[in-house]
Amino acid sequence: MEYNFGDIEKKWQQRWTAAGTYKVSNDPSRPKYYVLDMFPYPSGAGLHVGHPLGYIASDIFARFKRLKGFNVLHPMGYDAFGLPAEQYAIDHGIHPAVSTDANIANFRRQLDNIGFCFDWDRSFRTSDPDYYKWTQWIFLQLFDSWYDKKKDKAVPITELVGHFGKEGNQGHPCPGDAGLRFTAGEWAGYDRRRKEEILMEYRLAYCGYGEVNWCEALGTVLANDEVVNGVSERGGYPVVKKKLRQWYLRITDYAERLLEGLAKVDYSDAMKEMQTNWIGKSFGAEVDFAIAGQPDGAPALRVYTTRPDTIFGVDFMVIAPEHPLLPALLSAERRPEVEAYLAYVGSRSERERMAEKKITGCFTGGYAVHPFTGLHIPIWTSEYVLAGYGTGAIMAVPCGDERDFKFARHFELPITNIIGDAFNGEEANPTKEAVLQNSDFLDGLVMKDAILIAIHHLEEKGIGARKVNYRMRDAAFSRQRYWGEPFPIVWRHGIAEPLAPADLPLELPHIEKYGPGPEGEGPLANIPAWTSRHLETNTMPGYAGSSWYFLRYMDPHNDKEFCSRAASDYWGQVDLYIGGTEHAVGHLLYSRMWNKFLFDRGWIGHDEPYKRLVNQGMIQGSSRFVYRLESKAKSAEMGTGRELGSDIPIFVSAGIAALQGTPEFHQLIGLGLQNLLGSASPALDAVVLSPLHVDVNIVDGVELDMEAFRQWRAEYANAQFILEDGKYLCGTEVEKMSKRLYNTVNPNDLVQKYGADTFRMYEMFLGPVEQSKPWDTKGIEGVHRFLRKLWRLFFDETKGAVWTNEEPGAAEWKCIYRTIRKVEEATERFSFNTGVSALMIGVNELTELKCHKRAILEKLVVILAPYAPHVSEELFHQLKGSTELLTREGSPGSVLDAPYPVVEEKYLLESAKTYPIAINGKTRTELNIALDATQQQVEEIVLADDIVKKWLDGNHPKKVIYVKNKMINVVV
RNA sequence: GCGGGCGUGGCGAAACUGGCAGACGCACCAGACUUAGGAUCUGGAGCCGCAAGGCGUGUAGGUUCGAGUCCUAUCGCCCGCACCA
Repeated sequence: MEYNFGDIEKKWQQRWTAAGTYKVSNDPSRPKYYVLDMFPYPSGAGLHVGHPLGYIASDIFARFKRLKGFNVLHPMGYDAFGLPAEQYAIDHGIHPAVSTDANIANFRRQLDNIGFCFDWDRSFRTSDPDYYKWTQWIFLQLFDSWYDKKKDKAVPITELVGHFGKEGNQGHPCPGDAGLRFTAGEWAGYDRRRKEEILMEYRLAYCGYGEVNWCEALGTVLANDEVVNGVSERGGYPVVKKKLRQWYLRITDYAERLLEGLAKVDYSDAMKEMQTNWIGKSFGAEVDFAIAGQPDGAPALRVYTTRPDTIFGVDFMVIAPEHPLLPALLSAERRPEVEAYLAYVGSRSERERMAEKKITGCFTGGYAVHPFTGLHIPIWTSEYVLAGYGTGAIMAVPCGDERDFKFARHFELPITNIIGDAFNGEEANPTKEAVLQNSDFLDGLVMKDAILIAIHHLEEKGIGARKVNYRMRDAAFSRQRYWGEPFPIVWRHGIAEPLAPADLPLELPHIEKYGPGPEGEGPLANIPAWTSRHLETNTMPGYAGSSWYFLRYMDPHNDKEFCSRAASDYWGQVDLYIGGTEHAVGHLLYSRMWNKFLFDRGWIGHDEPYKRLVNQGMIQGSSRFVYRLESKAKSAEMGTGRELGSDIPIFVSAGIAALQGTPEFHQLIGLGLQNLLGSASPALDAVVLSPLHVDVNIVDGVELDMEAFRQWRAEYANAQFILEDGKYLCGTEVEKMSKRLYNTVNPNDLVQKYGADTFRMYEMFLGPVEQSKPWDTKGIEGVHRFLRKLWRLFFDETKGAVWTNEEPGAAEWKCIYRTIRKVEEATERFSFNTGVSALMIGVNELTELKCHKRAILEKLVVILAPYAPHVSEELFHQLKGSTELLTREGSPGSVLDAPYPVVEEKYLLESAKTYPIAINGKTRTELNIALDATQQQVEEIVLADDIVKKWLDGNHPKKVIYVKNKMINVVV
């Protein structure tokens, strides 16, 4: 009987589905384990071998945990709302719902091929009204909440209204407008509209005017993490800053907890670092500088600095071009120049600013008064100071800050040295270790010690205070787009009114046109039925639905709640979350915030959503190149050159191509052309090679299948080749895997040829899951051979089943237990490549022992199950004498319900062994010692030996080291 | 510039807490069965050397009886952030 993977895999996939093998129930009597993959955005591109990597890893782990007796939740769904589907709709006139359906169907078909153990009954897509009903509901709760700094958690907005009625906003400074102060009496006097405006400044989901990232090409606002290097992450279009009315999530209120929470979770250092940087916490002080010539009580210029110790080194001030105080500073004669500068700044895109990094700026004509020296300090404006960070104004200390120094140099401003020899006049020195000079009461102090003293003086004078700053901004939460969750908000007389929960879901209406509304709003503004109800016309961003989906899987069919507390208390945190690093500062931060919010309000019982996060590496493409021979003249005039004196395309093997420019090259080419074209070889110095990507699927390793190549493209039908050793070898390069580069490999093709089990094991065998590595199809044969070798332990081609009921011998027990030990440990620590290797070694050894004993094979099949689920299920049932998969109550059920084999230690012990005894690493003698001897016993035996005694010469050894069953070392 | 990670055969990689470096697999070589082999099976192999032997984990030091593993310096590669005051 042959290993017929095609039949086996099809059979078991059908039976698993029919029997509901992977259905999971919320059963509090059993220990739980939650394994989650970052759910995919169903794009139309189809899978390549890189996509399933994380799913295979999580599948192995989920199966392993189930074998270990856990009730394992392992769901899958779709992140179906978002920009690309809508762009596709605009370009092709296909409704996003339709293309999304098709993409999901295709995606599912590809996944099913590989044999995953997802519980599809719990699946959903974020664009289902049954799902986004709850996304809208959570939004309403965010809208209905504010962050109480005193309680350090989110609470209902009604509590805030209560405070206002009793004590105004005393003790609850407004996060949206730090200067806002009012008493209980004033509050009572405000009209409804004013009250709502104020409350809006406190809400966790709020609507306000703000500087946003506007992408003209996409016609929408983008969040900071969706903008990369000044262009949109999606599509690479230019992004400009624009003031717009937008919805935001007040994620900055959670900055500190998002930071602290990292200590409680198991993420990689790199991931924690990325999130920490994004949050960007810094310690410093805010300092008020009075403005010269202004009356008392006029607003001061407030700056933020992390280095208040350098306050005596301030030579000038710089404010952002957008700074609100700027107009008040302008002197009449400076006004034209400053306005010209502001116009210049306005004309520059974000991208230009980043690319050029030019030093620009303009003196405003105003002066600030130094709080300690009373000196007048010129106030400049420059685009290097960002309006959005700190106070939008800085005190410039050129001797200590690189940018300030360059600015001073460029505009020939004087530089005060407060650090003596530590400043060389050529570049700024940002040290904190230097001793301060020229600094009045700070003279003689080391800078880092002076920081707190300086703050103390500022506080005493009432012109400064310690201040913690975060770089993270509130998250823009609305999009002028169609394909997203509608906001459950009605606008009445400028007041945002939430819909009642009973009115949810607010369904997305069907539309035919995706153009923007009359005033640049989203497409919903074009629908009379929508606007007549005064519904918000923006929709939510792609990350809304993905910010809480891990909770919905716990209770996916609940139509009363987003997830019952009983369900979320049972499943708790995601024990293992697998996905790419690209979500480090987007999805992962947003979902952590939503989870914390739901926790604060008591709807769930855990603060952090993911206990452990593993980032799978990217599988890169290994591209192949052919080198086309062209004449120089042609290639110059046509961009890519064409024929070389005839219309036969000629390709040069990589080894020869590499010699380009050498005499051998000319010789070999000349020879090659002679063979191909007869005597008509052109002038060789007019020859040039252009490398072209060739489809990796018609290359075996690096050797080109020339026949397939001729059929690949009509233009290559009569291609000729200049070979080396009778072969055409291709050049290689590791690049991103992409259809455009012809280096994609389709998992379906490999599953077809080798089976899903081989494919899965090979993906794991490639290397650590976390590591990025280029794909190489060649090696898959080795894994396939392993599975066939395994099969032969059970079946013979002619004789059929070959297992026996004989009792295994010690060697066989030892072999299987050693294998179990290694596979179990490797799987547990997520090292699936070594797990596969351990299985291979085990099968090699059992083959060598000619072991066909049922007792051994039964255990082997179980430890194989996470890695090669189909073949292990088949062999498990063959051994049990059943070819039907019964329900879990019946016997034998699935191999996953078998107990994971327990290692019997006694078989791993050897009797006595002869050890080399070394003195200080040099072998002197050998002794026979029982393997289970204790350290104490070993020492006694070794020290009693005559040769050892002689060498020790009466000295007592420092220690006797018993090295891992290998040698014994006496250190003197 | 700042931060994180990584350097081991021709290649992908093992070596978990310092203890026989290179397991396992690919590619390669030899043999067997074959009309045939780009099928299958068996065996070989880090490098230099006929051999005995020597050299080997980017490079240079250090700690240790013992270092791929720990420490210091240095070179190289990858990733993230980047006018954040």
